[in-house]
This record gives sequence, C-alpha cells and structure tokens, in this order.
Amino acid sequence: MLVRTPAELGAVLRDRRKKLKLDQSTFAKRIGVSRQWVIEVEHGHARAELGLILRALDALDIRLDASTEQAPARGATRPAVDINAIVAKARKKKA
Amino acid sequence: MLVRTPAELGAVLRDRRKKLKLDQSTFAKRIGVSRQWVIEVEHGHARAELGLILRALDALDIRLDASTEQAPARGATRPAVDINAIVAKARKKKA
DNA sequence: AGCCTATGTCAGCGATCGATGACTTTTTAT
DNA sequence: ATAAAAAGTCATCGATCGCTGACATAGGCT
Repeated sequence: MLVRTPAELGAVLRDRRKKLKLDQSTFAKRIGVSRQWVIEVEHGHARAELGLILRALDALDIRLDASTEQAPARGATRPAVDINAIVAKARKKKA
Repeated sequence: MLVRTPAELGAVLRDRRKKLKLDQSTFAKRIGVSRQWVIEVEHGHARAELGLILRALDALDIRLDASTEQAPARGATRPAVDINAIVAKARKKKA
C-alpha cells in the first residue's frame, strides 16, 4: 500500500489494527500513547509526531519502505553523467 | 530502503536531497518549511510533524510503501478462517 | 590566505501537541 | 430490546513544535 497523506496512513493503521483485532485502548497502551492519540491519527491527523507513528507501525508489524522508483513525473531526473561530481567524490575519498 | 526510525528517515531524506543537488535552503522553500526544520529532520528529529515529512518525501520523489509482509516474529498472525467475522461483514453490507 | 556557500547552533515566541478524565454516541452481542 | 464495549467528543494543561533572525563552523574554490 502506497502512503502519500496522513489520512492514508491513518487508514492503513486502522485497517491493520482491526485485522489484528485490537481495540484502540489496548493498541494505545501497546505503543505508549493515549487512546485520544490513536483516534486522531486514525482520522488522519497531519501533525502527529513522526516517532509515535513509527512506533505504531512497528507495533502492528507494518513495514515502511522508501523507494525512488517510478516517478517519471516532476523535474529533470538523471542529469546524465556528471564528470565533475565524480572527480570531486574521488578526490574526497582519497583525502 | 526500509524505514524504522526517525534517524533512518532523516538519512533517506538527506541522501536523496544530495543526489538531487539541492541545498537545505532551496529544499526547505520547495516544501514550505524553514531551513531549521530541514536540519532537525535530517538529524532524526523524532517529533517532526507527519504531514511535513510526507511533503518532504514527495518533493524528493520518494515513494513510501506500507507492507505487512515478512514479519513472522511477534504474536499470532493468521488466526485461520474466522467465520463470525465473515458473517458480520456480510450482514453489514446488506444493511 | 581569503572568500563564498552550505550547514549547524542558539534564543525567543506563538501555536499546537499529546495526556487526562468525564461524557456521548455508535457498534456489537445476547 | 437492552446492556456492554468500542469509538468519538470536549476542555484543560504543561511541553514542545516550527519559525525567525543572527551568529558560528566547515568545505571548496581562486
């Protein structure tokens, strides 16, 4: 499942929690937050703390993968071979 | 790349930003945050806002994938076929 | 060396987080 | 139908966010 927005993330968490048959209370305790927090996050709270979110995902055995693939849309990717950068990098490694 | 902690997330962002040859300032402007924010997040700030994080990932064309696969560790997964749940679901759809 | 850019640090400030506890509404089960 | 459980709402409060702006360091180039 692709995650683009806080709302999508909330849906992922809720669905998974239900699949595991946890209620919000026990889930909240398991990750060390209040039940209130669970409610808000599941509803897509955009300003939730990153660290708590990651803990919640972990508690539900959800893996998060960051990939660069498949995004041919925006701006110029692949600026072709940049010989200067290569030289600079090589120099740095030596030093 | 698997993301488990705020620090790992920060590293992913930084690496990608550098690959795209953006400095923190222009990157910050692009996602609508302060340079200060970029610094802290790249350093693994655990309490960063989820929404801003997602915007940052998007700005760098990084895809986030949430999967359930490969986590045979913790508790009882796959509680076998749950006939009650299936019936309940069917009922709900009708109503 | 001297300059310039990128990055990192500090202090102050308004806005908002997440916790708590009480209450209401919705859902589930008998 | 009715009782219990789960989910949602509200207000309050201390702690911390992210922003700003100025300054400090670090690296690269001529």
